[in-house]
Amino acid sequence: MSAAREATTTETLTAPAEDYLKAIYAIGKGYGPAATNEIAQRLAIAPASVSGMVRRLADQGLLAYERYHGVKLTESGRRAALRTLRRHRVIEAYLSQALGYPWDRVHVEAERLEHAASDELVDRMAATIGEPEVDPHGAPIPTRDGSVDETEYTSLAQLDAGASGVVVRVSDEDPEMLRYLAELSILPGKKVTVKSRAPYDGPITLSMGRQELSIGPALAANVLIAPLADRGSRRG
Amino acid sequence: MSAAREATTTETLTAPAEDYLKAIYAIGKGYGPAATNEIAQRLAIAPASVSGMVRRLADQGLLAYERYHGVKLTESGRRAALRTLRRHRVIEAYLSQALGYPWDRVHVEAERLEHAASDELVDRMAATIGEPEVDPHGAPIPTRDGSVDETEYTSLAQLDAGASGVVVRVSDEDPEMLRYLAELSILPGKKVTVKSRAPYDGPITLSMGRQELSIGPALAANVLIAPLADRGSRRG
DNA sequence: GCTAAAAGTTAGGCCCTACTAACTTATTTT
DNA sequence: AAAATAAGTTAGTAGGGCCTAACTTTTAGC
Repeated sequence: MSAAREATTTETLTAPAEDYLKAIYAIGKGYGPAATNEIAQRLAIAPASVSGMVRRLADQGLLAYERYHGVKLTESGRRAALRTLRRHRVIEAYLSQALGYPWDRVHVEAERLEHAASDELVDRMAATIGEPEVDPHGAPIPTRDGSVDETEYTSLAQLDAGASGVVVRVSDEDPEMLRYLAELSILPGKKVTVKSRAPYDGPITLSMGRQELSIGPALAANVLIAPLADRGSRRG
Repeated sequence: MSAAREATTTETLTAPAEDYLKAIYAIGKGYGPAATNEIAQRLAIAPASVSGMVRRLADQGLLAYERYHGVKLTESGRRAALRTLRRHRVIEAYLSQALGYPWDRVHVEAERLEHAASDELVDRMAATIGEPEVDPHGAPIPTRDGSVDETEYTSLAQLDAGASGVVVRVSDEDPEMLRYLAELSILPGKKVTVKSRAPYDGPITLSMGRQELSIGPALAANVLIAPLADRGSRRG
């Protein structure tokens, strides 16, 4: 008896549990497996701590877990992760649009609020700012019923010289990076063209409108692009 | 050595700790002592649990605690309580004014958000709705620097027949009661006159504008009044 | 295929916050 | 003032969530 019971709909998750699910979702892009070490690193905790928590989450039917072989979200775990992700991103969008919250700090604030805000509040926030489809960094907002745009975009670091595209998303966790990107005006919606790429991880030169600038590959890797099919293409 | 150290400014309180401080503040009206049993009842936990927590809070310099003789807030505990109270009430006001959140549910939502929202967010909320001085139930909002209006008002249950006053505040925790008060239109700002009081805890008949209604003493006790000096007076 | 390194796990602590049961102190009643 | 009651405390337990240290399993290199 006592196979892992399926999580009941009203099962309330703790804040750390929600964080684990989010991390696992992010690592596996919704479906793939996540390694213990990766989860630990993402949550900045010791790998040993992950083992215990992962077991508890598996007992709740949120994870499929095989000792020594990482975890995957179950359907119910995926739903829970998307619920948290929706909260997070709606809150980010709301803070930014309704309260003028600076875009490099919405992430941290949302990180705490996502565990406290009710679905009703989140829905009201979303309604108030016109049901946004992406958060301030361009990340897609899951819908109430748990579907998300799972398009995978190319990073700026992977574009060949000559290629053009529109910035769709930037990574949201590093405030300093966000301030720098804003300074350079590399923001979701902006059109960029790769002018040249220096070899050996050298700088990437971009043109944006009449402006020309060059950035390092580490930064470029954090900028996702929807390619415009004019010349350049993706690169392995 | 090791007398209770004063709480450092940046000491981060857990959510339960903030709840204890709020409860103790409410019981002692900021300064008075609070009994273990009262704290326990207010937080809906066992009295035995309070002893342990109260000791920890005292160790942090937030409470003055003498075994078997209840607790009082220290100055630093009072500041912490007021900080949480400010968050709570600003959030309530914001939810109500900016998001059209129903007034019988703002309390519950704020109860969770108050532990997660940053000071910056709370200040932005307050600024956005014009620095309100009271929450939707009429409770005064502490200022950033920790001062509050501590006026004590008379409850409607204590007014004699003939007395008039303005509703300044209603108790905020019982959603059903709030819905009923709204239905009767007994809301902060409304003028009321006590027409008559039936003896033996009987109903109290009020007139409000051209409307006349009668309520029980339990409800009346939850409505605070700023008396208008025309005829009636307070009553023991 | 064996060994070394990497990845993951259990064991044993610790803190927080709650619980029940049993005991102590304070207060009230007679 | 003694006895009864109320209020408050300690003792022992539990679960969540984290840690370090030590051990096991898997993987990768030779």
